[in-house]
Amino acid sequence: MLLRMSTYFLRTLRDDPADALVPSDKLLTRGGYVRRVAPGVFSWLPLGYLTYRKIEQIIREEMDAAGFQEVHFPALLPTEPYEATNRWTEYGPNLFRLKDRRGVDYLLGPTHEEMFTLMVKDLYSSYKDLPLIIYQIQTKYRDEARPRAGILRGREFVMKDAYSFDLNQDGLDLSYQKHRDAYIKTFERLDLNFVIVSAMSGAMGGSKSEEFLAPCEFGEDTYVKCSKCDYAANVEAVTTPKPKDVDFSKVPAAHVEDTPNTPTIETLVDISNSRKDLNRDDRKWQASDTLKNVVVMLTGPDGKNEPLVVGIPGDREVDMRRLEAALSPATVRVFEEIDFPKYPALIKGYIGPQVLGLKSQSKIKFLVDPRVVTGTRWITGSNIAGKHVFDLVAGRDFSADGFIEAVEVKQGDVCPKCEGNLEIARGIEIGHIFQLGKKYAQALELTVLDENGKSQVVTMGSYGIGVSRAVAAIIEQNHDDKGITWPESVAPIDVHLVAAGKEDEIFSAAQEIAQGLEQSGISVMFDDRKNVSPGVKFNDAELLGMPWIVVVGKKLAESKVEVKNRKTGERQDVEVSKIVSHLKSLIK
RNA sequence: CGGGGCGUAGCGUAGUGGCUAGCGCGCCUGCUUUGGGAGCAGGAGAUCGGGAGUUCGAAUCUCCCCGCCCCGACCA
Repeated sequence: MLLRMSTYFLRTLRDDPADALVPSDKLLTRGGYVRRVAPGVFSWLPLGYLTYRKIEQIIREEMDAAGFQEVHFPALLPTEPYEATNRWTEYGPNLFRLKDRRGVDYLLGPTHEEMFTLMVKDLYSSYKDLPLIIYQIQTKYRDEARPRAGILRGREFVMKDAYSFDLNQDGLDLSYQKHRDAYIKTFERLDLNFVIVSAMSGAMGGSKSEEFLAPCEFGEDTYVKCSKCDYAANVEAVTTPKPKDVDFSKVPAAHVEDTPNTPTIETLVDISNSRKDLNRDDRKWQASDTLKNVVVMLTGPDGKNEPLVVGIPGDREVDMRRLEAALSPATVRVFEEIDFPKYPALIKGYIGPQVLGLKSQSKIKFLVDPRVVTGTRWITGSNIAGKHVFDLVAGRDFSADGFIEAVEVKQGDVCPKCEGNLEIARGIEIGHIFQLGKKYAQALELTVLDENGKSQVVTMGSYGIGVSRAVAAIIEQNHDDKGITWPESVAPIDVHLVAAGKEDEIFSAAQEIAQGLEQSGISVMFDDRKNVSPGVKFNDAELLGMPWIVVVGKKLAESKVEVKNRKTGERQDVEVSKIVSHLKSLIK
């Protein structure tokens, strides 16, 4: 392929667009790869589309190599399948909905579990047909509340989604593993740094789920990594190791005390340590000795509201994402002022565990952080305004309805697998693999006859790669202050050839080199613009980011051209007669 | 949906009540220039996001609407 910049439909921008924040968005726009047309909706320009297709093709090749079969579903879908799985309702405002001329509802597919399931149901009915893995590369639509970061999070985006169909869990495990292996190969070929983290299966249901995250400060997912072992997990899926029960035989009986002017945990701890009668004999009170009882309102899938109190150590905050993930499919909202009168047991600011729990009179569900084990000793609300209770012991003075992971994960927290400490980092979700189980097959009655002639519900997995997102993720990991630095494996073009100078000899020599490269299968972006100064051409070459920049200029007098590695900046002069074979050896 | 910021030419911006809305990049014409975003001269391009109001006078003040960006909520 030989592209000529003099006629290529491309315009680079000197300045960063004012609205762009993340490097990939800035560089894709400045480099003339994409244009934003609406919030979270983008057009690909020729160079951008070339890049996009290159990446899509790598993904496709790896899927095909793994033995998966490509299909293609429409993006415009009828509602019935989504009503059958209740997602027409569950998806809420995130679903793009539209009506046809007769007023019949349609939707733009946010994901295609239903369609794949129905397709298999249509064609297959025997266990002998399984296992089956099919995939597509399709545009998805999600009406995100807040699209951001350019094509990293769009409302229209391209996803490779695959689905596996097996007779039983063993088969599913195998299909899952096949995807895991294929994804590792794919992301390695895309030259992406990535980590595989445990994830919550969330609303998708099912048992096992892992995410492939590309570490990046602008990533939306927060994950932890153990400093000692191989444990890695999305923060939503981090489990807190439960400490051993504590001996409480020497803890005095619980006592209620006046604690005026203690609006914060800090002031409460201060008073507890400054008043001699409240001191503990072994050490000072700390924020982590207070039990903070946070109320939230849950809305179940059936639409019913129900309060929930979560008891957590006072030195921690509730992480709403983790809480919601733990409670899924129920949704969580903050407990508001107007909710309190309906639950007189809850005294704002002084909620204590004594009145909580499904077995208590209030019947308000009470879950605690795993650190609140039997024998732990707390300062907490007394359910009377202005008073707190001291030396309240878990298992002696109160008991919860269970444990919940609701607290924010902190740098240095203990690893659940070993004794190491957790490190926190951010990443871009570039892939996600799920064991769905039977949720969709059951809802849509996808069954096959087993060898005994008995009807069995098929078990499924679903597996996604963000194709358009991968383009941006690669740039996030491969750029410098001058522009993109494409890895060779994904670069849209191999060589950026600059004719630097005005002399005809330079242009004709460059022209010859361009054709020579093209003939040996090396793709070229040839900057053949006349009346454009060399500085502009060099800057454009660096902005666009092709792995090799070849400059035909003043060294042509010595029959030499300059070859520059975009990423490392290394330069080398090469004889004109050898340039094609030289690049051939570099690029192979 | 809550909080914050912003909307002036293709892009980046100046302009806080007063004359014809200014500048840089880009674009067009001509001449010069060609190894790190060239110079000179001439030119095109803006209903100042929209509407209503206040005022002798509004890009500028007020109200409503629309849109964008950021944080949070939300996110198979």
